[in-house]
Amino acid sequence: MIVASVLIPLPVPEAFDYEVPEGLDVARGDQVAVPLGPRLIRGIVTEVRETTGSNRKLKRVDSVLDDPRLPSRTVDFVEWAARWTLSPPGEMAATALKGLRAPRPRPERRVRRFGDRLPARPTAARAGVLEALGDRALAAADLARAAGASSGVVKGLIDEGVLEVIEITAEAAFAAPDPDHAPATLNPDQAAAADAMAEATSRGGFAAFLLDGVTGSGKTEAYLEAVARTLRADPAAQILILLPEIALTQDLIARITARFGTAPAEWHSGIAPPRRRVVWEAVVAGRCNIVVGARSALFLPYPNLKLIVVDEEHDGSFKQEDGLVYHGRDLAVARARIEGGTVVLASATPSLETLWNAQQGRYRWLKLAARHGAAVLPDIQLLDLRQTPPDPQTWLSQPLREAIGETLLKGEQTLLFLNRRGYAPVVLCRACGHRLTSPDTDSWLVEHRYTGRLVCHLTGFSMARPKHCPSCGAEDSLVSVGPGVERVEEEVRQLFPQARTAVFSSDTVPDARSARALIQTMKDGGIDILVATQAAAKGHNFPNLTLVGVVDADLGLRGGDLRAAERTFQLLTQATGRAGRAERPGRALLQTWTPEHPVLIALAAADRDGFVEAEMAEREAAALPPYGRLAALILSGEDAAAVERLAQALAQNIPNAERLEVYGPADAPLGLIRGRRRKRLLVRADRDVDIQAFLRAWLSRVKVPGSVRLSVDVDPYSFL
DNA sequence: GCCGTGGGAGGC
DNA sequence: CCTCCCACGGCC
Repeated sequence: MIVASVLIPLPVPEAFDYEVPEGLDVARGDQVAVPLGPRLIRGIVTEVRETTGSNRKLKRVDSVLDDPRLPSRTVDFVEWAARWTLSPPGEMAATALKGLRAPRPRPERRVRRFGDRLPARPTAARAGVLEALGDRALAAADLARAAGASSGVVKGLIDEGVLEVIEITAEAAFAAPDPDHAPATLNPDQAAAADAMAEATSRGGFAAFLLDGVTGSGKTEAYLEAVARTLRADPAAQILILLPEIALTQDLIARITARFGTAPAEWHSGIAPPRRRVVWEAVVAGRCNIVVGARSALFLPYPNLKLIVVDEEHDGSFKQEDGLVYHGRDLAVARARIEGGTVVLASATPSLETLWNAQQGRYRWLKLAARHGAAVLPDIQLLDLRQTPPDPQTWLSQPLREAIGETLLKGEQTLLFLNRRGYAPVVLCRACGHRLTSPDTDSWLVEHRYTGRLVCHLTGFSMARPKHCPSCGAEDSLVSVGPGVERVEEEVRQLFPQARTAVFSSDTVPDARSARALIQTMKDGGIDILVATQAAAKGHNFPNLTLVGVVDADLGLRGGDLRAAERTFQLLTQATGRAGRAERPGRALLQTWTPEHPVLIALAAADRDGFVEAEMAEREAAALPPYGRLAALILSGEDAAAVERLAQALAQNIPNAERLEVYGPADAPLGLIRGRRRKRLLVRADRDVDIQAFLRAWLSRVKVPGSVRLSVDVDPYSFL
């Protein structure tokens, strides 16, 4: 009997076995319809084997679906990713099929000349239409517009058989990129880096690189050159470029289009489903060479993936927290290993994990030291707020205000950086001291003046600002405490009423299109002072920006989570790196109450090595990543007693393990979200401990009731 | 994800 | 004593 193992898009821990009926041709990667209970369901075949029988009565595979077979290595990757993250493999497999669900887009209709037929009644309008068309094929509406005629004229020509309607299928839309279209001139560092990367892709086999260079050192040109050489050596090669945020994709797509003469495929949550289907089918058929996307693009079924670039690899957005929990950068390295391909991690401020791998020699370390063009790193100064505190209820100190004024006078731009959305992070009652919180959630309500509402950033709950304190009933007693970007902008407008100001945060810039528009306005000089959250800290080049003010450089250093110092260093380096990228030198002013903090001292000295050395020593002393590994179990549920029981059961059933400790259970830092009680257990292990095997053994010892959700986070980033 | 089952509570 | 509802676990 022939048996097929089939992954099913359900939270079950393993593939299900089915008998393959006589005469049905089934192979690994095939998409099949299989019976599950009373219905038929789509599955992916992982294995086909000959057996003498089974101790279980197997159902039979219904049919092989008329959808493309997944490449075997894509199935390898899905299975590996499921084991690594302790996720149900069928759910991982389902992410590799996203894009197949949608209907195919309707083919685009265009008109063109039908042979050399001429109109029976040649009017001026008709002649104009034929003239405008030439021998091209255009959409009827575009043609009418181009000819300045009404669409009726075009229709008349179609009816008469002078023009014919043809259908352009979307499959034709992926033109082959031309590696020689518009090569960039590289400096010696870039050329050496491109050589090393291209040599690895053409030799084949797994290779990993850290492409390490300050903002503006030309990382993108270097890796695009490696892409070009990879394509020259193998025109069928596929290349994936991962970005942390979809707001960054347009810029890169424009550069790739300019470099290779054709646009790459784009893949992220903002792409309409019919388009996704087109991209998915082009990728699996090998008709699409370059994909630019967010982390989910890792799960596309590439048959010939030669190179993966993870740009801004340090960025926390690569970690997916909801649904399947995985880190896009780590999975990119794994995918490259499985594909026998090359992975390039690019950053101006690499993560400590990646730096450690480079120091150990696991990744080859490509350094781009020389800065492209005349730009220089900004001059960074700490402003000690103990010496020059801002006035009460204001947030900009005298030296920062003066610097903004000077920058305005010179006709140059300022970026004020504060990683806090809204107007004020806390609202409290002057009469009774009550702080307004979100219902059933341990989170302060944030005041937003633009919308006039109090908003919970965790659950999305919002309410109008009440007139009476909800706790003591006092009238008009609520005060806004602390600054958000809206409040800083208000202060800036009072100080510089003539300046053009704008706020860049996820509230004012809700989607990629408005982000592009605001960034373009900034680039064009239409904004003098931009007040921004971290949304603007990444990857944009503002040529006339010469001053970056960090309103609260201490913000990320509080709260004691593992990566707080690292994140602050990265964020501030990225933010200050915005200043002075073109000919004009920039400067950065950081307001702080703790100018003696090692992170800020290293930052002011632009001393990345000093920071890394200090932080690595701390991590090593505590045996924390990258010197050890972490995993978190988060239990949550509305039934607090059930959550507590499961937490106790877990605590009492910890398997014996060497060089591994379990901490907790403790209330998670946000112990209550939307009425769900949350508990956390944290596992720390030495690097060589198989933490996944430990977790599997542990979880098999307890029964998780349906009322409690248990989520496993291997290598956690957020400690909320 | 969906469906069947089984236990508990409440109705007659 | 019966029925309805919801929670849980199996589905190959």
